[in-house]
Amino acid sequence: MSQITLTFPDGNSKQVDAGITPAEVAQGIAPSLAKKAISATVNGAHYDLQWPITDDAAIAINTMQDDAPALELIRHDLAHIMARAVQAIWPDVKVTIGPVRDFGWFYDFDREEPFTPEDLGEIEAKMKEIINARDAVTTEVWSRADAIAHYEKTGEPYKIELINRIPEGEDLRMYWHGDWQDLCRGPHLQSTGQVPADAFKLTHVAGAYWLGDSSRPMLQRIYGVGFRNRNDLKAHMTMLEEAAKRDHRKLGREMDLYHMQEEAPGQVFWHPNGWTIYTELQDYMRRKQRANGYVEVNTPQVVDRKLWEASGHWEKYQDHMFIVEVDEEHAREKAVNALKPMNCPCHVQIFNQGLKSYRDLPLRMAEFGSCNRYEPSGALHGIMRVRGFTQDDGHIFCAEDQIESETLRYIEFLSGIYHDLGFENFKVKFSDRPETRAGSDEVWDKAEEALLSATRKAGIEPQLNPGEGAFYGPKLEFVLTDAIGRDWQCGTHQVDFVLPERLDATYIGADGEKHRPVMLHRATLGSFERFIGILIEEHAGKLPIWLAPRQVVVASIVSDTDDYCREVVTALKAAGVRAEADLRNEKINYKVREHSLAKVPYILACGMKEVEERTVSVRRLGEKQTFGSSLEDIVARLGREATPPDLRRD
RNA sequence: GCCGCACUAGCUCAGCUGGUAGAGCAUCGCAUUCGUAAUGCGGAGGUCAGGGGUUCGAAUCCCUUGUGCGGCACCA
Repeated sequence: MSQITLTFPDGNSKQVDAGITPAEVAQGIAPSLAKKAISATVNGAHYDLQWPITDDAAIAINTMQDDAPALELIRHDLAHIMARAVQAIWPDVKVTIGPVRDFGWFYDFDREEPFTPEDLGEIEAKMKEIINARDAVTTEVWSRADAIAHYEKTGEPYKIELINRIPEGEDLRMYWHGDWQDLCRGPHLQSTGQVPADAFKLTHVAGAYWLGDSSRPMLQRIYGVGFRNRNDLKAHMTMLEEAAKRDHRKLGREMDLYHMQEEAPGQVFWHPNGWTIYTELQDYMRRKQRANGYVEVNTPQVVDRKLWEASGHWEKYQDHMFIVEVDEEHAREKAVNALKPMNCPCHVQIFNQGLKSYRDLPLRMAEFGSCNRYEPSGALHGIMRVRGFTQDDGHIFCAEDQIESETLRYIEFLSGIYHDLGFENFKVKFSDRPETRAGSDEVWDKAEEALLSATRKAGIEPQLNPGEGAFYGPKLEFVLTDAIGRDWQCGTHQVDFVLPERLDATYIGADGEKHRPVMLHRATLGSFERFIGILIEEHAGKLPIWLAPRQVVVASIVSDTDDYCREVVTALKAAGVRAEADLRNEKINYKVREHSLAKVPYILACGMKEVEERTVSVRRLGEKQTFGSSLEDIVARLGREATPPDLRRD
């Protein structure tokens, strides 16, 4: 038998027979290690202890002390154990796939009856039984024919479909957890007994399409979370509870920002408090855009279908548009219009007015464009995914050789804004050409290269989102995360070669000939609705003072201070601060509690002492300690703090 | 749109196997003038999401519509 060389993490190496398994390697080092071992890392790949090693390799034996492999294996084995438990209780249930995900795993089943919360309890109990039985986990490579024959016999059509999708020539691996078997690429633990029996929980059931395809059957997906020990599980549950407190839907009600109601699903009724945030953000964006060389425009809400047909949206998105038909009795002719779902076709109309020169490019056109999209009912989510929204939209009309510099300029613009708004960490995803697309490969090459190069020049290495670009060009997505870790695309920057063509936009080049401009679609906040939702969750409602709808409450302690409180409010307002007096006949404790819960950044309490000294007692949100300040100082200080970041002088 | 679950006072929630609706907070009134997260007492407030059915009787059981929630699919 041939020999191979294994190199260990400490740098030592050893000659062994080819085909040795990590389990045997561990046994050779120490029987105690072999017992504790859960898997191996072989040349950087995660290896099952039972897989043979055939060539020279760097090897490390993993134990439960190694975070990443331990969690992956625990969750993966839990997925199998759960599927085994389900089939033990309901033998007719068909199994499909069950990958590791986030803090746990899920497994999709095909079963007539829905799983109930009680079922989850029963499954959990069965899983604990399986874990406590400490069954060995074993594996073998099977032939395709044997695997298909096996699943035909046991009646698992989904598994057969999976096998048929695995590329010819790739090994099919079968795993046994005791007497239950599943097709799986592994790796797995040595025994079900290595899974902590008290550190997992089945969290919820949900529908999911087979293979993620909405034309295929809807399966039942059970989600679970799993950890190395009970404390980690508890910490995770606590984290979820904390996150729920940051939910913008809960805070939106508590802070009286907005409401929604049945008659206008997916549309926001902004209350004075919420609208203050909105307009403050909009004013800020308007100043930033103006300073960055944009011209602002405004375009119609209701536009004839002819324009949408020309732009191509009618064909592709008609079902997602609000259609408005005007009756003949009220109009000269029957007209079919749509509420605009986006602003770009209208912006091209403005571009097309008059003859444009290459000297006009790049032309940066911005609009706070109100759009309506008939989003599928199941997609609606608070104010983050709505049917009526306003984008901080913009289109840059430029020449092809300006794409890169305009992209870089935009990324820097966006980064500055995200920084001002408290988002230091955001993901940048780069979506390249999809399978069905418009334009030549040569043009796509150039556009993708320009976006990537600009992103890297901005010091960002984007995550690749293969094939997810729009049909008309590649895009960059700027992604923020909500309270419970769900990603939301906010900013976007897309190259478009198609729309200028379809709507016949041209400019006269230096050569005196007509040329097609390229359009860059870009939005920084995305929509005000979604961005405000994210902002609330990011700050847990404690917005930066310049965005806080109610910035200061001046609270009287006794009614003899009322006049003084009014004077303080007047002084603050004159300094540009949103201040109000709370002169109600309530105890200061009551007022502090109420305004703290309402997330007001500053409470200024005034008793007779403050009146006599012309001071205030300052309490900042989230701090127990108060401090005294002269009236003059606090007005100057709060006036400064409440200034939007782009207007600050210090 | 699809699967599942939910909908009771402005808010948060009780209401067992069907017997005719309840609490706390908020609101309103009265008293209280008080030093940094809830002062006391009293009053008012509900077609139990809408519609239909079963039943002597429905918040409770069934059907249906709507909205919301958790996923999936979608996101120009």
